[in-house]
Amino acid sequence: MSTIATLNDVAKLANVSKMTVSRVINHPEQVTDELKQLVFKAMKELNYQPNFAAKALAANTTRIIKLIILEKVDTVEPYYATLLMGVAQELNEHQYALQVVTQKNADIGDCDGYLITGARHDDFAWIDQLNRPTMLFGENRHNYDYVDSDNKYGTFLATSAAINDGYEEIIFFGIELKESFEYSRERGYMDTMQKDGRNPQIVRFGNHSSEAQNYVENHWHEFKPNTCFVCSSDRLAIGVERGIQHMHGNIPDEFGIIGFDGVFLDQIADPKLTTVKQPVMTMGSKVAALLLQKINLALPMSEDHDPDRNNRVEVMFSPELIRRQTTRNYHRS
Amino acid sequence: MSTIATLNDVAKLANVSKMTVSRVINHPEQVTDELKQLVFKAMKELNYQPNFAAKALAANTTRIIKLIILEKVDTVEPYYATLLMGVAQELNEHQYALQVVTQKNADIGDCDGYLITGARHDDFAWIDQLNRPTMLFGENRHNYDYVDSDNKYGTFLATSAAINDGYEEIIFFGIELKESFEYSRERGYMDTMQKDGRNPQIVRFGNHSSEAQNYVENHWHEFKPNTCFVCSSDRLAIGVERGIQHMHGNIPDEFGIIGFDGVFLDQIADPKLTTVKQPVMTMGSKVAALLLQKINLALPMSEDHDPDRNNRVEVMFSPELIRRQTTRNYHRS
DNA sequence: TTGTATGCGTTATCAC
DNA sequence: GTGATAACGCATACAA
Repeated sequence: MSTIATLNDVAKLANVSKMTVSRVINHPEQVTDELKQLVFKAMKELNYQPNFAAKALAANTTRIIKLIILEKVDTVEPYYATLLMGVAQELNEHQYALQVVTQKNADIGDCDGYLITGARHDDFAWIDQLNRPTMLFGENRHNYDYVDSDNKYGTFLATSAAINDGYEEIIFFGIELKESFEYSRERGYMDTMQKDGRNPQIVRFGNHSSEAQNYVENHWHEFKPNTCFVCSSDRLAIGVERGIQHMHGNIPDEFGIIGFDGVFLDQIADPKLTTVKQPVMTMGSKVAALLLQKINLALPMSEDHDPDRNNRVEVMFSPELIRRQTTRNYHRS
Repeated sequence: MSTIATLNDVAKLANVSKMTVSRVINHPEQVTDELKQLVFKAMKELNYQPNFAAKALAANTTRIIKLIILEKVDTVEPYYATLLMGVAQELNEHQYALQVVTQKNADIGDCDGYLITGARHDDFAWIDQLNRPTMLFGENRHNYDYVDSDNKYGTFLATSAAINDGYEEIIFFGIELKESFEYSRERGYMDTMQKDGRNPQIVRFGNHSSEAQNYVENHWHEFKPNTCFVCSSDRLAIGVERGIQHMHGNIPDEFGIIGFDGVFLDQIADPKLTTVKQPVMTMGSKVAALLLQKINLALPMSEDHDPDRNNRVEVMFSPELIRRQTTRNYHRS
C-alpha cells in the first residue's frame, strides 16, 4: 500500500475504534496505557501522518498563518529571508502552513492568525480591523504583542564598546523614522552617553548607505580623529565606512564604526563591520510560537475576545556585539 | 453575521442547490447564464471565499506546496527572499499554501508538489524518490523540469558588452562547481570570445568575494590595464572590485567588472556593479505556476505516472545587462 | 441543466 | 474508558 494511512487504518490495525486513536493523539490522559501502547505501535508501523485538511475542517480552522511583510518589495532584504526561515520552521513543527503575503492580497482567504512585520505607524488603522490573533515582529506603541530584539540594550552595547575602546567623540547615525525601534536605539545611545558624562550627538537619515556616505564626506572637516560612529543599521554603517574611505580616514584607528542588525550586510562590508547582531532566526521561531499559543488559547474559552487585554506580551531578545574590523580591539575569531 | 459564508449560504440566497454553486465555480459551462448571474450576485453579496481545507479534503489533496531550499542556512541570500516572494504570490492566487522547508524536515507531512532550489549533483538521489510532481529552480542535467535564467545568454551579454566597450583582455571568473548553470555561463563566455577570435581565460573560485579578491591582488602584475573581468556571480564581482581598489587600479577605465545575478549585492557594491540581472521574482512566479499546472494535469488522467516523460519543460528567462559604474559607457538611469 | 446522496479524515458529543 | 454518530465544507457520481 503506498496510500497514506488514516486514523481508520491505524484503528483497524490496533483493534480499536478510530476515536481511541484520535484520543491517543489529542487527549492521551483519557486512554489506558495498554491501548495507548497498541495505538502507538500501529501508528509507527503505518507511519501515520495526520491529515492537515481534515483536522482543519473538523476544527473549523484553517491551519494557515499569514505572514504579512509591510515593505516595498524592492526593499526585500536578507533580513526577512532569515526571519522567514525561523517562522517556517516553527510552523512546520506544528503542522501549520504559511502564506507569505503583501498587504494588497492580505484580505483574500481566511487564516487562523497573522504575523506582521515592518509595520509603520500608518499601518495600524488597517491592522486594527484584522479579526484574528495577531503578533507583530517589531516593537510598537499600539499595544500589540510583539517580539523584537532589545534595541535599547543593543545601542547600549555599541556605545559602551565605543567608550571602552577609547573613542573620544561618539556620534549616533539614526534612521529618520518616527518608529518605536528607532526611539529605543537612540535612547540606548543617549542614556549610555549621559551616564558617562558625554554629550550625545544624533544625525538622522533615510536608511540608505548613500545618505550616510554623503553626510560623512560633506561634513568631513567636522570629524576629529578618534571618533566612533554608532549606527542604527548596517546599511548606514556601510555608507559611513565608504565615506571615511573616500576621505582617506583610517579605520579603525582614527574612526570607528558600529552597525546594527548583523544580517549579511555586515559581512559583505570591507572591512567587515563590527555590529550589534540580532538573533533573527530565533526571533522568527519565537513570534510564530507565541502566535500559535495565542491561537490555541483563544479556542476553549470563548467568553468574548480579549479576556485579559492588560498583560501584553513583549518578548525582547538580547542582541550581541560582534567585534570585527571597524573598531579597535579587533579579535580574530 | 460575521460568520464566514459557505457554499450552502450562497445556495440559499440564490435559491439554488449548493451543487449549482459549486458548478458555477468549477464547471461554469454546465450552468445556464441566468443561474450563473444569480449565483455570482449571491457570492458577491456574501463575500464568499471557498474553504481551503474542505476543498483539499474533498479532492484528496493537501493544497500545500513545499519549497525546499537545499542550501546551508547561513548562506541564505537575498536571492532566495526574492524568489520566495514570487512563489508566494503565485501560490496565493491559486489558494495554495506554502511550506518552506529544509531537506531535513522535508519528509514530514504530505503535500501536493515540490519546488526545489539549490539542488546540487549529490541531492538528486534524494530528489528521485520524491513521489509528487516536482519542479526545480535552476537548470540541471538530471532531466528534471526547471525554470532558470538563460545563463549562456547572460554571459554572452556580458562578454559582448566587454568587447564593445573596448576592453582588450577579458577574463572569466567562474564558480568552482560542477553544476549545469556554471557550465552554461562558461560556455556563453567562451563561445562569444571565440566568435570574436579571442583567447578565453577562465579562473575558478569558491563563491566568496574574498577568494576573488585575493586572487586579483596576488596576480596583480599579470593583469594589463584595459582588462575586463566577467564574473559568474555578484559575489565574485565584489571581490574583484575590492582587489582592484586595494591595488589602486582604476575602475572602469583601466579595469572593467561585470557581475551576475543582480539581486541586492550589485547595488551594495561601490562603485555599483554592472551586472547581468535575472528576473528572479518573475521566475519564482513561473516555477510555481508550472508546478500547479503539472499538478492539475496529473489528476484527471491517472494512466500511470509520467505519461509523456519525453517533453521536458525547460523555461529560460532572458537576463538583462544592467550598465552601472564598473564598465565604460556608463549611462545614468 | 439541475438536484440528491455520499464520502473525504478528523473531532466533539453523547451513549454505553 | 471506549465506541458509535454526526458534523465540518466541498466535489463527485448518479438520478431526475
